Amino acid sequence: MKIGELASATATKVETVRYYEKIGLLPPPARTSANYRAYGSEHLARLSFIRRARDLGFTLEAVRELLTLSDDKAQSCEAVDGIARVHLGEIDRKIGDLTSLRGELDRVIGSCRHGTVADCKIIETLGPRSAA
Amino acid sequence: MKIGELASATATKVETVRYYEKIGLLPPPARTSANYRAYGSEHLARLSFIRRARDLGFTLEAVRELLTLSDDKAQSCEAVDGIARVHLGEIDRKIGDLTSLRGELDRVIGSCRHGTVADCKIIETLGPRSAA
DNA sequence: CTACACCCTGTAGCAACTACAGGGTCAAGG
DNA sequence: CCTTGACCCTGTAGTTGCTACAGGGTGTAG
Repeated sequence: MKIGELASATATKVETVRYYEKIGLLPPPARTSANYRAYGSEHLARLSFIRRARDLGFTLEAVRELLTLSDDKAQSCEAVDGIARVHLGEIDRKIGDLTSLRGELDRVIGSCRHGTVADCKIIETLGPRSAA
Repeated sequence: MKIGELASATATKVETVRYYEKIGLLPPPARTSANYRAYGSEHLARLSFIRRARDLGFTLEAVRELLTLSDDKAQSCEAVDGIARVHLGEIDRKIGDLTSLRGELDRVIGSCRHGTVADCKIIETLGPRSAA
């Protein structure tokens, strides 16, 4: 299959497929006589794996590790579990950060009395501490 | 005050201060005879504003708008309120995305039976749909 | 007078793509 | 036979918000 077909089969952009090849995530496929990339089902499987891991928020570095691990079928899957748990922790931290941010921002917005900028509480909040 | 003093007064790195100047967020200050940047209290106030807005998660583009708006004291603060509300919406969307992500990832991790990679449910989840 | 901390400019790097520019190839329609 | 259009190729530069050099100059304390 050609790059465009592989791309649409995995909901990926053509440029992204080439990018994954360039950074070594996707092995370089065979080429046709016209120098077009010719992919097989193993590429489709690997790219699908990458996309699903990315959709779950894994970084490309984590995806790289997961791919390496998944190639060694006899190995214990503790390492896999570990990567996923670390990632889960990061997500939890982000959710926490965003939630407290949300609270602050909500408070700031709630203080707006829709007057002029001169006495806008939002601007005031952002301004120097002495003015607070 | 010198750049290092301004930086430490606002918990900013020196390079970041110079970066803000380069992209036009912070006006270029006067220079000493040794070509050192010499900042005044107006710079301190402005950089503090920038940092606080950044801490609230506003993008530099949003900060730029807020700064412009805050310079026009007579204006209604509706625009300010609008920017903040849009930002709040984005945060809510991110929290939602991360939360559903978290659920999925949690489910995936929960399925791990700590065997070998060959029958690892995490890897299986990421693998081709036909294997699911 | 010589360390050392600070300052300067300018450029390159990070994640993870995305978007060109400037070409080549191929199948279908007139 | 020729052209149109969709696809493919490489390589480079842009995005966000910094951060980290490299390779210098300056100011002060001992």
